[in-house]
Amino acid sequence: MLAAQRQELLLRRLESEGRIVAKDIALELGISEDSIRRDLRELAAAGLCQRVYGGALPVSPAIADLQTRTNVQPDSKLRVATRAARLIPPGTTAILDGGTTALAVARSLPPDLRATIVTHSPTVASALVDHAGVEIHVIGGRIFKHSAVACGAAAVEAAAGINADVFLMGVTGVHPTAGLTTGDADEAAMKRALSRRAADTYVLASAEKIGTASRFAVLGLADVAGIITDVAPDHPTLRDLTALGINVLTA
Amino acid sequence: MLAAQRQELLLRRLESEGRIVAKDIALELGISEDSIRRDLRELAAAGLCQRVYGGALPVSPAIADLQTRTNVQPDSKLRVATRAARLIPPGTTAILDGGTTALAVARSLPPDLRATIVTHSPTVASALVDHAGVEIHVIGGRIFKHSAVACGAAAVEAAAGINADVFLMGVTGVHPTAGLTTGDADEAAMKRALSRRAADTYVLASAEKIGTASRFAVLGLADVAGIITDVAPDHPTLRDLTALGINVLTA
DNA sequence: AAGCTACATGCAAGAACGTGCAGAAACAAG
DNA sequence: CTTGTTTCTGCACGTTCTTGCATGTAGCTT
Repeated sequence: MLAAQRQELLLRRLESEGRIVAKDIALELGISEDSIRRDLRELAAAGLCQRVYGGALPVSPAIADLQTRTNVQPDSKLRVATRAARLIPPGTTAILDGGTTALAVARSLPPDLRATIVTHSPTVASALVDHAGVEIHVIGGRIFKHSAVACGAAAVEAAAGINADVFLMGVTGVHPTAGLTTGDADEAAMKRALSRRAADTYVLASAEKIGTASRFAVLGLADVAGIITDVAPDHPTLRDLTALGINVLTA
Repeated sequence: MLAAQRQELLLRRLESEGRIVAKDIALELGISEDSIRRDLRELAAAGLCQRVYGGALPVSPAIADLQTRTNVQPDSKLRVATRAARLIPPGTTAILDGGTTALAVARSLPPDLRATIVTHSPTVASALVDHAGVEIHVIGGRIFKHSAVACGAAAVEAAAGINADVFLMGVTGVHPTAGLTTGDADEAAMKRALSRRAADTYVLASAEKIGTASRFAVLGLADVAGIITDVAPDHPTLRDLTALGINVLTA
């Protein structure tokens, strides 16, 4: 078995079972625990898993179910959301992604804002119903349970009719080399489709996303107009990003 | 079981049940109380739970309270919803309308139901995200603020692709001569469009709707398979309806 | 006040860990 | 084909971490 192949297997196993026990996998594959540990260490360094005593878990907050995620670092998300809301001045047509950070953005919008918000997240849409001046447009389709957004062919098709000024995109990982990543292939495709429909795409990257990577690439770092985060500007990953010429907006 | 995973479980349990009894959890997981206590101590140190004698509580007791409060519905709507939920047995493809009664139906569905629910209401869609076995399909379009559902040409077009067993329709008025009515023309058209896509249409008619009429006609009484209500069978309007041969399901 | 339960701490056994090292395998150069 | 280099893998060793138990203390209940 090739090493790369083995790491691939580990990632898939991590996704399907939600955890990896080093001892069990070693036994199952007939190789030493040391190799497994080395692999896990590498994957963790690349931000693709979280190393814990005894094995590994998925990159912490990204895989956990929606409800627990809602409570993860609310402050960080709120700061990012507040900054992001400034990218939607009156009169804007904005596409809002799904996910907890995007939801926080919706809630951060001024109650009297007059704008058009397009979203494929029912949750975001219902959060905006109170905003009398906001025209809401929902992209329909089959709801992908993991992050509660419409994905798939119908949704991509519906998105094709949209033209927006800005797309505020959520991801689960922002990594200097891996770029922007998320946990599902369909979701990644949907984000790309939405990105094409907006003049500018900004990434919502609360603290726990920085320096991590997930399974599926969404876009390269160069493909977005900017990354909104609240980590300190001297964070090593952030330094790498600015060194690459990426526009980083700090909350 | 990995230690990190165990702490995760404790947090989730804390959220869902509102408390943790160290002894019980230890027994349930088959590990010593000491480990549980150690975990709780750590979580408390990280500010993720509140340590109390015998176990732990969520940091803010508001979380558990809020959830129960949100689920409290006026009795009438709840009774209608419970009866309506029985029209969605496992395997059904059902269209769920928007509005508070339809939302109550969504919440009344068994958590383990396996079915396909189509809706043009983001609120209903997000209420169903927790139901792992339910495939959700959202009809997109411009959101009509009054009742927070997708209406208009795009929504009607999207609805055309749907074929369902049953449509649970909300209205604002059920009247023996005026028929089924609602407060907005676009909404009425949307309801008609959805009704055409289902084999049977049932009306959700909580007590305050019976005997009233609104501005725009949706359908005639004869066009629906039945009306679900919780008013007493000897209510005068209900008597008129049954006299007309309308199928009335009493909750 | 008495009895019981939960608690924190210390301790020891075992598990998992990282590191250094050596052999094996893959690869490139001669 | 041979030789040297690099990479990968498994083993050994000392270290660190976790866990259950024992002990003495603190807190709740009656």
